[in-house]
Amino acid sequence: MERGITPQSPKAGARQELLNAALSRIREQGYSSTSVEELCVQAGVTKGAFFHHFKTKDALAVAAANHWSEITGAIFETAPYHKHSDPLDRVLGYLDFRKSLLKGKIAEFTCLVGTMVQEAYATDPDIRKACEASISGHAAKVEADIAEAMKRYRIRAPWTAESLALHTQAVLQGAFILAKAKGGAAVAAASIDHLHRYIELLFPRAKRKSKEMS
Amino acid sequence: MERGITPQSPKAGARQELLNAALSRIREQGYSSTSVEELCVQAGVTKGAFFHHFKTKDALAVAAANHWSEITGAIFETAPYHKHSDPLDRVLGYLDFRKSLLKGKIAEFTCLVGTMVQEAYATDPDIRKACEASISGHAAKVEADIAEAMKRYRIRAPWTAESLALHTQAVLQGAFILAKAKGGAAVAAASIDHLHRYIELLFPRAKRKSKEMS
DNA sequence: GACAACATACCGACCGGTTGGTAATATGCT
DNA sequence: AGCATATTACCAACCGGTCGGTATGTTGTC
Repeated sequence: MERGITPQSPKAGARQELLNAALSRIREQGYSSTSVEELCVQAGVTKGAFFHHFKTKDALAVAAANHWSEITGAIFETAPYHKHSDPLDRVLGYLDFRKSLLKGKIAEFTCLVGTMVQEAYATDPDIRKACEASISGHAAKVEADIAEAMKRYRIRAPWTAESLALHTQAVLQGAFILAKAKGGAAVAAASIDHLHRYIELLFPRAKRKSKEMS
Repeated sequence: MERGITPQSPKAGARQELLNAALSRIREQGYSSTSVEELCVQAGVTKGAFFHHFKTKDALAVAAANHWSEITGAIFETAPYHKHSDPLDRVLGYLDFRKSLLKGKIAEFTCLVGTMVQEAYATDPDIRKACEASISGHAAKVEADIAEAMKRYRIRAPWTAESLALHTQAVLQGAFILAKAKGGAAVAAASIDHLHRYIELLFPRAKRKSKEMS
């Protein structure tokens, strides 16, 4: 048959299917309680295919973390908040965007690497590094806007753009944990609101019509 | 032998030993990659003892979460920050105290229930509830001081004492994740500093000698 | 002698990983 | 261009070990 009927799936290649399966399963039930076989079933491939593409289960975790960086990188690069000319508006817009992502099932908006690093930080250095790279790489993009805003608003502060950018990530990661504990996204949204308010307080600017913020 | 030489351990009872083992092992490597046998070895008991005291592994997780609530409850109840008469000083002192706890190995200062809930929120309702109770119970104590401070400083705000208390927990949980990812406590301390600064900004009071804060 | 608190021995299921193969595709040679 | 040769991508069957859990003791205490 010459490229006849597709056998069973949209066929994006076994490797991609496995990576996508890893994203959804690990975000729902964690890394170590997700078995290789389970991933293969969801991806519609066999165990042989799995170990053809990934040397070990841990190697898949590293690849999944990198895959996650690429996917999230693409989402945030094309997000609308970048159109603001004021860097502070971009930072605040970033938070609004993060808040707008808090929809659907919990596993669909929480962070893969934040989940994985908790299980792997002490036992698997490679996974830990891949997770750190993902978080730090993302924070660095936020940091650029924060640094620009500090310059624009002539902020002289005991904190750095880097530390504030990492703080935004800490709040988000913590918000996800609270959402998981409470079984809903509302508490996460409230925490992002607090972070939003904090940053507005750090960057005082000419009073706009801000009777009261959300 | 009539209570002769102690066979192998300080003997605080198998149940307590297992609970303590759960605290240290789960905080280091997560819940599902911690096996029952591993817990038994660390506790110095056999598997028979384990299943005598806990019906299932999940039941131990619930008991461990409750045990965690008791231990941390005792630590914070006797902490020095309660001696402040000003409720705002108690809230700020709480954060200083949390920051002072950031010493030693990562597994020794991070949160058991925050770690566990990530692996169990979607698959084990009982564990999730026990973790939520632990976090919410702790947050409620912070909330009481925040509410009192709001009254004292006549804060009229779009946020509630509850949401701010939960936000403090989100920041702490997120700080732990960042610490795990980066392999050090420094980033967590920096995040607590940001939270400290936020709360000071929310509660403006007569200028004290605050040239610059840490 | 009843009962709690353990220990010993064991089970079936499932785990990550290996083996030995096949079909399709890319590559080198003439 | 045409054919042999690697190489890649994948599959089915299987392996030794470990998993959570159980069945059946033994021991000390009231």
